This record gives sequence, C-alpha cells and structure tokens, in this order.
Amino acid sequence: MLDPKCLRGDLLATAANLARRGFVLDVAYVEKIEERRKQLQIEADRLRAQRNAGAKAVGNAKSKGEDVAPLLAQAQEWGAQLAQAEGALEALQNELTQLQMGVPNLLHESVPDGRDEHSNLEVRRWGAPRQFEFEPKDHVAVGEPLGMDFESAGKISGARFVVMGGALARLHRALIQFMLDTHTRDHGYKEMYVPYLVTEQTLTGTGQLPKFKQDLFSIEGEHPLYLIPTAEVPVTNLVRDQILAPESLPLKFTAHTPCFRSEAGAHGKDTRGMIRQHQFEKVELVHIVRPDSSYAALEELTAHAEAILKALQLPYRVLALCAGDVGFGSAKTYDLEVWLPSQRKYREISSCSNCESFQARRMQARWRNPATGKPELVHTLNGSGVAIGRALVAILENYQQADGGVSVPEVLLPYMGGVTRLTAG
RNA sequence: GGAAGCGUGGCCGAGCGGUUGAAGGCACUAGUCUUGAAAACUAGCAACGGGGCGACUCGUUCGUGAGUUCGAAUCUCACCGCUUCCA
Repeated sequence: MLDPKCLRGDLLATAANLARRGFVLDVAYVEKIEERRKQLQIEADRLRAQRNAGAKAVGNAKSKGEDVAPLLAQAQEWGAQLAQAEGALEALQNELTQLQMGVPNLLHESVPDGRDEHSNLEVRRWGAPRQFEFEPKDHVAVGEPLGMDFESAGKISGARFVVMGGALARLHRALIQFMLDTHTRDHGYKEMYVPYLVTEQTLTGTGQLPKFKQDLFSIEGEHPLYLIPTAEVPVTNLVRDQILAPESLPLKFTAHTPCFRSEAGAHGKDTRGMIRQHQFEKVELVHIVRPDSSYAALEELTAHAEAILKALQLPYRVLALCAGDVGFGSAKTYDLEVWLPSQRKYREISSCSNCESFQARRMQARWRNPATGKPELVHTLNGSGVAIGRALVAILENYQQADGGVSVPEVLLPYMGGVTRLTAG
C-alpha cells in the first residue's frame, strides 16, 4: 500500500511513476473521491464533536439535578445526524481502501524502463556453462531413471506435482539442509519454523490479497485459511503490528517451507517436469531493516542467494527487473537465473525484492526512530535463497554424465550419507 | 466435548456507564546533584486520522465486530486468542 499522501499532494508524480509499470492511475477519479472524502470527514468530525458536547451536557445537568429532557431531545437529534454522516463516510472510505489496495508499489529510480521480461537488464554473470561431449538431456530425462516419478504424482494429485524416491529424494532434502545451514552459519540469519496455512489478514499484509486471490489455494472451514505461496508471507508477518526497538534491527530470518501456487494463468507454460509445480520447496530470506539501509540490504540479500549458486557451482546471471516486470509490492527486484543446458537458457531460480514500506504499511510494522522518537515504518525485503525444486533441476542438468548418472555437488556430500553419485536402479 | 476466568499504552497493571486518553509502576528522554557514572529527586513521555503556513485544533483507538444508550474501556451478543478446571 502506498502512503496515502501519494494519492493527494503530488498525484501526477505518483501517476507517472506507476505508468512506468504500465499501471494506469485514474487521476481524475482519485481527485474526485479524495475531495469528497475530505468533505465528509470534516463534516463527520464536526457532528461527532457536537454529539460529544451534547452528551457531556446531559451528564453535567444530571449531576446538578437539573431537568435533562430538552437536552436529551437535542442530543438524540445530533446523534441521528452523526449516524447518517458516518454511514456516508464509511461507504466512501471503503471505496478508497479498495482503490489503494489495488495500486502497486512505486518503483525505485534505478529500475530500468521496459514493458516485459525482454527489457530486464543483465547486471552480472558468474560461471561458464559447461561444455558437454554429449547431447545434454533435460532434467526429466535425467531424473526419471533416478526416481523422479510424474506418473505416480499424477495418479495421486494430478498435473504439476512430483514424486521422488531414494537418493534423488535425499538430494532434494540435502539442498534444503545445505541452504539453511549456510544462511544461518555464514550469513547471520535466524532460522524460523512457521505455519503453512495463514489467514486472509496475513496475506493482505504482504500484498497477495486482495488482488491475487486466483493464485492461491484456500481451504474450507469455519474460518478460511490459505496455503502459503511463499515463506515470505508468514515470516514477514512476524513483525506485523509491532514497534521494534532500533537496536533489534536489522532482523534477518530464513525459513524452509513448501510453497503452494495455483498457477492459474500459466496454462501450457512449463508443463513438462519440475520447473513449475503446484507444490515446491523453498528456502526464503527475509530482512526487516531501517529505511535508510534497505538498498544496501537488497545487495546483501542478493549476494547471499548468489553464494548458494556459487557453492553449488551452478552458472547463473543476475538481472535487474525492468519497470514492467517488477512485482506488485516491490520497488526494485533482482532475479537470479541459473543455466539450464537442455534449454540453452538461464531460468529464474531466485527473486530478491526490496518492498520498502509497502508491506510495512499494510502490516503496521514499525520501529522507533531514535532521531525523532516516533514510530516509523520499517522496510521489508525478501528473496529466495534459493528455490529447491529448481536447484535440483539445475543440478540434474549441469551435473549429468554420459552414462546417465549424476554426480553430487561437493558441498552436498556431507548431507548424502555416503552417496556421491546418483545412478539408475 | 463441558465449565470458569482473562485480553487496557513500548512493557506490567488499576479502572467496570458520565469532564478517563485512561491511576500506579517499569522502560525511555531531559534537568538537579556528582570529577564522571550510579542512586535519589524534578519534569516530560501513546498511536493513528483529519484541518491549518503555523502556534494549534478536531476526531478515533482499552482483542475484533455488531448492539443497547444522549453518552461505553465499563452493559449485551458473536467471533478470535490466552489461562485454568472437568470429561
């Protein structure tokens, strides 16, 4: 959610920034509704002050033993007027809130122009794609003989799920362990275990609701709950409705969770294999920081995700997303893309975003600024550190051997119980 | 599954229909004292929204929502959370 002041004072500047994303802000409509809001609010406040004064007068008269009947009649009348004004204000406020909840974050000035992913800016590359002396297979062809089973998954749950067995399942788990250990041991993160089912309010705090309901799985019940699409949601909401002490910042959390996405609107995209699943694992990184250090934190967080790919010896590149490709709640995003030999392309494996105060405002997550003594909104950042399923895909493809086996990356060996190589059978 | 109790400011905790935004304490900030610090004493100290260039001013907020009332932290109902007891 934007600062409401952005929808008042410099409305044109706000609209111009949003236009870079391709978001059209109806300036005339906002001006009209804001003008009316102001009128109604002033009127309601005036009537309420009048009502309060009337009620107080009744109390005074009563304590003196005077006749209160005429005062009561007047107070009743004022109360009725107030109720009407409040009703009108509330209706308008709801309309305004609905509008505000649908407006994306303002972009940071360093975000490159562009309408879609074709305009993303490559910032750097690491590692050289391996030269194969044979035609590299894709991760499905490599994985299926090793225990990657889409047929069973289809029987149990339908499309976009996977079953894995044996050493392959272990490798998948090893990735989780390795990433959590690296981030907690080397990068100063606190490991968190969090719920996978969350409330509507929680998802509203991080910006998935109300606008992106179609991307979420929900469960029926007395109170509806949603399956998390990313650990960003429960972890970031840890600081909701909090006023944090300045010395407690920055907070750096990491969590491993499964993620659930309906992938509505992705029909026909990445239908083969594990690239795009309804359920996948991810190790997430979240920073809660002072506003003046959030861009330094974005670089730091991105470097932490990169460290995982470096340790796994997976070639990757870093992109600064262009204006049209930056997500709803983010002011600036770096994507990490890992090399997939079968596609001869880099594919997204991590997305690191600075949401500035966008989520903090929805969550009322604040810190007490010692300079002012006042509570101020924190900045929140999140990034995958990294996606487990896609890391597994990248390993199968990049570490495959001519005989169909896959060697285990060195840093994962401590987690593999003596398995150094995955082989069929 | 049944019964009782509790949710108040950054934290603890009083208040249980009328000038209470809310006693007291802790924490915090400033001052006095001190070479300095601590202690003691004195003072200040909630958040959010609106209006005004501004001094300032109006309003909202005592788990959440609805209701009763001229007026609700205080009464009623529902919901959420926590605690205790019984099966």
